Amino acid sequence: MFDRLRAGPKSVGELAAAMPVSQPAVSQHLRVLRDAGLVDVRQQGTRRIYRVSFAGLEVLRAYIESFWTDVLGAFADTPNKGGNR
Amino acid sequence: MFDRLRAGPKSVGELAAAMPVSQPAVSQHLRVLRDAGLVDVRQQGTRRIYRVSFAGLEVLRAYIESFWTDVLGAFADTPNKGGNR
DNA sequence: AACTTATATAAGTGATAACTTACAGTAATG
DNA sequence: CATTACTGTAAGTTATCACTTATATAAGTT
Repeated sequence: MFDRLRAGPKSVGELAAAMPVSQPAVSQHLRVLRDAGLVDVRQQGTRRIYRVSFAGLEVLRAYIESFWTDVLGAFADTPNKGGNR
Repeated sequence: MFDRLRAGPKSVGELAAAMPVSQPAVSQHLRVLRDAGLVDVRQQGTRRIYRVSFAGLEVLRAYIESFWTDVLGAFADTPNKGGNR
């Protein structure tokens, strides 16, 4: 769902049409994403246009990035002896 | 759970001790992470040491990064007129 | 103002997740 | 080889998710 918005803003109807679920299901999903700060809404006539939240995605990106940095550090301490898992 | 491993490898017991759930719950959770390719295991005596999978995290990182790039492009097309949400 | 279009919310339901206790397996240790 | 330490698996239960249909809300249209 979130992934459908990466190409650009879309209305609820557009999203629902491209998915195998009902419109309310899409609205509910979007509400979760909105509460999580991952999408923004803009009203255009009777439609509501959703798009990825710049700020929200940045938070996610920063988290992964810092995680990555920490793990790199941890790997430096405990060298990989190969063939795990 | 995943976040507990960012500082470095930990045994199941260590993880369970630091969490408000039982040891089996931790094992089950780790199994999901392992199936997702996000953690690696190494056996050390009777203990099993888990750590973040370098490759798995890289996949996640790359996904977020490409997402970020696409969204930047989408924003370039549809300029922010301020005060949304 | 009635009607249409687009979306959100309410209420209910089946599937699934996430946990629990009990137990099995495996490596170290005396 | 019996015992201990540590972890994974099995089975069952409860809470939560993701969806459905029905309905409310709000904006545009005639």
